[in-house]
Amino acid sequence: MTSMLYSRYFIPTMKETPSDAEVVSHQLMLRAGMIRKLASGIYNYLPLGLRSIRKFENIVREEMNKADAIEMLMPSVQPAELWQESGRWAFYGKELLRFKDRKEAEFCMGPTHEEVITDMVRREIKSYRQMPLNFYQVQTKFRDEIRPRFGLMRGREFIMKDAYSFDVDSDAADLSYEKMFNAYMRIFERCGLNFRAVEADTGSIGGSSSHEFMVLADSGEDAIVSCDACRYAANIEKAESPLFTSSCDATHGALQKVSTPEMKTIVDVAGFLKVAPDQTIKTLVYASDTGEIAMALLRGDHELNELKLKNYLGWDEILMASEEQILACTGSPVGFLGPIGLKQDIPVIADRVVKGMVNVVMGANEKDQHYINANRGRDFEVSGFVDIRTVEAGDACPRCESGKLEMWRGIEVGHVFKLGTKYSKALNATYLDANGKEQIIFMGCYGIGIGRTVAAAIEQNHDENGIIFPIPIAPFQCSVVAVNTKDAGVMASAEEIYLCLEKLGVEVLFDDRDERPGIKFKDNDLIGIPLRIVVGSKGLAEGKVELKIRSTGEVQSVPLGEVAATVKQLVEAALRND
RNA sequence: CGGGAUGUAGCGCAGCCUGGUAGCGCACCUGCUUCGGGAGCAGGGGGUCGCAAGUUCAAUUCUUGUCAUCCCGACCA
Repeated sequence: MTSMLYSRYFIPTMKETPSDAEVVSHQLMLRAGMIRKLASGIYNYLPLGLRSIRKFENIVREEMNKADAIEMLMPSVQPAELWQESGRWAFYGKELLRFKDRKEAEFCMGPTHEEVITDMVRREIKSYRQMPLNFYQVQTKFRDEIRPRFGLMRGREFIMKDAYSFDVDSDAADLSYEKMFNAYMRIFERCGLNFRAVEADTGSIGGSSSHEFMVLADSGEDAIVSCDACRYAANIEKAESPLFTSSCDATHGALQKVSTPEMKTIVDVAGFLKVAPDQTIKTLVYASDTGEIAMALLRGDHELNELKLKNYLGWDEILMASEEQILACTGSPVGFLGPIGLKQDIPVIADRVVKGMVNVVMGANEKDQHYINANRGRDFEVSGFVDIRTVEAGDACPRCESGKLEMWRGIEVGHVFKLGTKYSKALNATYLDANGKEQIIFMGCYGIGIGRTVAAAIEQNHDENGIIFPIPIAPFQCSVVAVNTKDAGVMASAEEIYLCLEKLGVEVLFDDRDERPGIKFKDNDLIGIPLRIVVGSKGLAEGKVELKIRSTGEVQSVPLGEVAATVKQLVEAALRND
């Protein structure tokens, strides 16, 4: 079933864009008849969409198998007990869809499978001799996302490849991690995607370190930076800020309070006092969900990275403090905050850059008042210097001497984590080492969003006429368009080419529909078939057909008898991209 | 969950302000013509106007409620 007659297939294309689809990949997947929405974040995969998804899955399977991962399949319905044991039943929140069976026993739809796989492994793995092990599956996940959006990009039900590695110790686990990392690199390279592997925050999955695989696209939900000189790349949530060296030889001026009526922003204050914004300190107050308060200090022209601050403080949630909270700890309205003369003893976290600043301008904790010539040590103290700044394009690379950071938007299509013993400890997954001593297993977990990757590929490869599929994940590699189905010669030649391609193992869609040529061309462009052979009576008179390459628009006239071989070569060249 | 918006035929939309029982384009069906970039003419089918109350002689239109969907934020493959 690699090839297909268009007239007998099912590709419900749409001429107009549905109004509720915002991003290009969503619009095009709907228009190309790949998906249809059943409910918010829940989609039918129509035949064409499923073909692309299966193609990508198979690439993933091949690379997983090559990396010694073993395929299995776990259920999507999971018992509450396991989640209670790992502690996530309480922590996962509303994203975990829970329900009861007829006996009132509690279950959930699996959003991920650490619990289930670890449970299996702890029952079956007893000896160091059985490791390393890596299990993977391609399976439907359910996460009751707060806001599903963008079609397959952020669905509630979605197909994911997840893999879990089990090793005897941290070093062995690092090797497993590296193997998966390299497999992921190959997977996305094989698909012809423009992507970056970036250092990332581990988020709710936990563990010690992780990398995200980001397909570069303007519509991406994540911001990432990469060095133009070395290999450093990171999610902006995680990206380290380079250390700024400041000259500290300036003599300390006298601290002075000055009136700054209605000057609430750094720009206002700096302009009013005629100083550069980098001579000011920005003061922000944050609160945790449990009511803890902390103050953050940054150079005036810098932006805070909330995640860095949150991780440093160890809070579960971080929120801008309310006006009441701010008034209580500083005695001042927003706009004039500073670390001098606080009403409450709260931690004051300063960005590392603040350390070298002297004679700065900062809020005086009094309406319409700022200080000038404020100096740390003499006028105020901080509880710690921490990197809490959001990096910017053009920043120096934190890893190499010469590089500058470039900024991109990315779609997260894969994520690899070193989990350590987080789950194995909670679920008591242990083995006996060579000395007969019980040890805790080290784990890693590795995910790829299957549907999301297909969507990301479309996001990155399209034009005004529709999708331009990379050959490895195209639903069909080639199409044969018979210009006029009433012309027996045209139909006979087209069919001959179709059968020949099929015999050569090319996945071909034969557009044999009794439609006007314009409709066929538009449909073929829309659904993104990479190669198109057009059989028309004019060309046929000279024994030639037209071969068009979707991505470049290049058109060549090829002798009837040679076109199948030519296509076969093009397809093979594209698939050999490993 | 907070903020914003929208629900009228498969898709895209108009009508609603100023109540009188629904219309346009595309798609679909029939016929003829057409046939290398979403054809033309003629005829035709299809709608509980998201749902429920209320006001009214009368509600797609006004009021209230409710549900659904989409967009902006926190979460994530």
